[in-house]
Amino acid sequence: MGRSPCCEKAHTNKGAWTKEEDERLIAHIRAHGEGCWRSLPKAAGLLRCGKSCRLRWINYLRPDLKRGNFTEDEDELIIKLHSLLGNKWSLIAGRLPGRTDNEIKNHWNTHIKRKLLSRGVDPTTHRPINEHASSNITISFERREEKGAGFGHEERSSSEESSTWRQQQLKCPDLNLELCIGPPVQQESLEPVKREGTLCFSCSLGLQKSNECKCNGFLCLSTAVLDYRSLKMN
DNA sequence: AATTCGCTCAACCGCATTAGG
DNA sequence: TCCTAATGCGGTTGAGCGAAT
Repeated sequence: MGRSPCCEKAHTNKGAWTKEEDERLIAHIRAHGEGCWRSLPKAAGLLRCGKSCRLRWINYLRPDLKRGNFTEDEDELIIKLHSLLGNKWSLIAGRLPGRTDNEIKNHWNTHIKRKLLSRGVDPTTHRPINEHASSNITISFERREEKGAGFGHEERSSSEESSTWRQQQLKCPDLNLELCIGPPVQQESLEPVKREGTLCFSCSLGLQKSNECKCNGFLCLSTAVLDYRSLKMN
C-alpha cells in the first residue's frame, strides 16, 4: 500500500513561511534543540510538516548561516569540489561554512554553470566543451591493480559484462582517468602548519584513516588518493 | 503605465538511506 | 534479518522581483 504520507496534508500549511511561523520555529528549537522533526510541528504549534520545518531551519533560520553573495574564492572552491564530488551538494556544503546545500545548488545552477560555459568548460564533466563532443568518455575511479574488484565493478560478475568493459578499454587504450588527488601545491604544504579545529577532506567526509590522517589543513587529502570505494561504503 | 521576459531562490516532492524495534 | 518510520538528499517548481520593451 505504499508509505504513509509524512504528514496530514489536509491540515498543514504550504508555501512561504510567515514571520510568526518563523518565530515559533526558532523559539521551539532554541528551547528544545534540533531533531525529532516529525513531532516538532505539533509541539511548536505549527501547521507544517516536519520536513518543511527542517528545511526552513536548515536553509533559512539557522543562526550560523552566512547569506549574501558568494565570493570569488567560494565559487572556485565549489567548482573544484563539484569536479571531485559531482552533485553531492550536502558534501560540498560541508566544506563551505555558513552555506547550505540548497543555496549552493541554486548558485551552481544560476551562476556557476554559466561561468563555466563562458570559459568553454562543460559544467557536468569539467572538461573542455569541444573535447567531449567527439567521444563518450567513461571515467574509471578504480586503481589499476584492482581492476575487476574495485568500486563500480564489483557487480560485474557475468562474462558478458566483463567483455563489454574490455571493449571499452580497447576503444580508448590511452585513456587513463584514474582519479588521483594530491594535496594542494602551496607554500603551506612545504611547511605544514598545524591548524587546530580544521578537518581534512577525508575526515569531514567520514573517511578518516586514523593513523595516516594528520588533518593539517584545508582540503588536505591525507592519503593523497581519494578512494571512491570508501565513499560508497560510507 | 502596462506587459513581457528572465532571473533568483525558497519551498516542495519523491526517492534513498538510516535507525530502531 | 526484516520491516517500518524518520530523516536526508537532490531535482524541480513556481512566486516574486526587477529590467526591458
